[in-house]
Amino acid sequence: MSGFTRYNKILNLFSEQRSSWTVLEISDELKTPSSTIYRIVRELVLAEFLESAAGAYFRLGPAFIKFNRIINLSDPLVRAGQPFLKKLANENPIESVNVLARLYGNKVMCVADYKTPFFKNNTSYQKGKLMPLIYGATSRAIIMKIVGKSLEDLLKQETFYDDNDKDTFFKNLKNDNKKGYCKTEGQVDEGLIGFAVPINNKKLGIEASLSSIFNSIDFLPEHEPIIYANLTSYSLLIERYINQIFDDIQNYHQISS
Amino acid sequence: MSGFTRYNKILNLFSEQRSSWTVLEISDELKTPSSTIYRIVRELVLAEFLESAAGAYFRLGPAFIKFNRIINLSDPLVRAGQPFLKKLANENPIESVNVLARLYGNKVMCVADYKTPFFKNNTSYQKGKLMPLIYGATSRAIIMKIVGKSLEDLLKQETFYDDNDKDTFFKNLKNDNKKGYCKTEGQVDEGLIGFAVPINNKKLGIEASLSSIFNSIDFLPEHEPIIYANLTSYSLLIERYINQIFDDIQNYHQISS
DNA sequence: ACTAAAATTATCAAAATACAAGAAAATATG
DNA sequence: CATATTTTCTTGTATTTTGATAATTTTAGT
Repeated sequence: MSGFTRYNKILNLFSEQRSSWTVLEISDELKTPSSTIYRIVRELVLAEFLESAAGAYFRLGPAFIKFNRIINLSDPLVRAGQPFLKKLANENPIESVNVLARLYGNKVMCVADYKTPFFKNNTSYQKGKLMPLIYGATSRAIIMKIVGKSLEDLLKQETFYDDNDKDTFFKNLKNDNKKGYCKTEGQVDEGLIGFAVPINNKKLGIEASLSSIFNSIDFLPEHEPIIYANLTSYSLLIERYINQIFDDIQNYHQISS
Repeated sequence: MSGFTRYNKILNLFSEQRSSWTVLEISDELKTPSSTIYRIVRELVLAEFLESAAGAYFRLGPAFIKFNRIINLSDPLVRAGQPFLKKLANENPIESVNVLARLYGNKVMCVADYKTPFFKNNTSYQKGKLMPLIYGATSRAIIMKIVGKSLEDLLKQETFYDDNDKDTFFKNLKNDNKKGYCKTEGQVDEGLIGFAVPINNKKLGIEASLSSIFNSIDFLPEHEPIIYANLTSYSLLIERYINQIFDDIQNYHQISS
C-alpha cells in the first residue's frame, strides 16, 4: 500500500452499509498494523476527511460536504443540467423522476436529480449512488455513444449470463443508438420505466445522460413521443449550455493570468 | 510536504472561485516541481478525487459526490436533523430558511437546510459553505455552549476590532447562553435576521445549532416567542433522535461482530 | 475518586518510496 | 504534417513510511 492508495483504501471502507469503523477494525480489514492505521487516521482527521465519533469509532468528515458543494457550483455538467431538470419534469405528461448521470469508473453515477412532488416510488438513482453500467436506460444511454476499445475496456468487468445475452445487449445498444434514445422497463427498479438520451461533450470529456423515469402504471404508449421530444430538446439545450460554461471558464482563466 | 498534506494541499486549491487548475499552475502555486505534481495528480485522478477537464485542466472528481451521499445517509446529525427542517419551516409564522450547522475546524458549516418556497433573499448559509465563527446567530449558538480552553483555542485565530469589541462579544455570548437562544440581525447578510439554538451531544462529540433565518421586513416582535418555542422544541427532538440513531448504530456493530 | 482496560501517541531503525531533473513519449494544435 | 504542449518515464539520492514495542492518555466501571 503506497501513495494515495493508503488513504483511499481506508476512506473506501466507509459505505452506506457501514459508515463507522474503529482503528482496530480497519487494521483487521486491511491486514495492516494498528500503529500504522492510527497514524494514517490521525492525518485524515486533521484534514477533516474523517472525524472521530463516539466509542473509538470514526466516520467520514465534513471535507466531503465542502468539496461536494464546490462541485455543485462548478462542475460544467451539474451546472448546465441542474436548472433544466425541473423544467423537464414539468413538461412531462406524468409524474417523473429526472436524472442527470455520468460515468464514474466502470459504474454510472447520478449527479443531479429532480422528482415531481407526487411521484410515488423511490428510484435507485440518487445523487452520488453508483449504479450498474449495463442495466437501465440511464446507464445505457451513456454507453451507447462509446465505441471501440473504450467500450471494450469499460465492459471488461461486466458479466453476462451467456454469449446470447451479450449479443442481445450489443444489438439493443446499436438499435438505441440509431433511434437516439433508450427505453427500459424494470431493469433496475421493479415497476418503473425509464427513458434516456445521451449528453456528450468531447472537448470536456463528458459522457453522460439525461433521463426521465416513470411509474409503469402511469405510462401510456401515447406519452412516448412527448417524452422523447422533451428529453431530446433538453439534452441539446444542456449540451449547448455546457459549451457556454466552458467558454466562461476559459475566459476567466485568460483574464486572471 | 509529506503524508496526506501533499494531497490535501492540492485538493484545497480547488475552490468556488477557482475550480480548475493545470498541473503547471499547481506547480507554480505550491512551488513544487511539475514532475512531482504530475505524479500526485495522476494518483488523485485514479482515485477519482480529481478528474481531467478540457485543455490540460483538472477539476474535483466524483468521489466527493459519492462520499457526500454516504454522509447524508449516515451522519447522525444530518440524519436526525434533516427530517425536521421542513416541519420547523412550516410552523414558523413567516417565510424562512432553516439551517442545521456544525463546527468545522474553526469555521461553521451548514450541513442541511430547508428554505420555504417563497423566501425572497438568499442566505449565505448553504450546505457545505464555510461561515465565520463569531458572526451570525447560527454560529454563535454553537460556540455559546463551548467553554474554557476549548473556546480559547477556537477563538485564537479570530480578530476583534479592539478589547472592547471582544468584551462585548463574550458578554453577549454569556447572555445568550442564559436565555438559551441567540438572535442577530444583519451580521452575516444584510436585511436578514437569524435565531438559533444549540444542539449538543457530548457522547457523539456533536457541537451544532439549529436556526431559522427571516427577512427583517417580514419580522414582527410578536413572532419572537413562537420562533423561539419552535426552535427549542425541535432542537430537543433532534437531540433525542440523535441518541436513537446512535443506539441503532451501536446495535448494528454488536450484531455484526 | 480509584482502578483496570482500552485507545491513542511516541520512538526509532529498517525498509520502502517519493523526489528532482531531464529525457522521452504521447497528445493536442495549427 | 510539423510543432508545441502535456504527460510519463528513468535514475541515484534523500526523505518518508513502516511496524514492533513502550509510554501515555482517555474511558468506563466500581
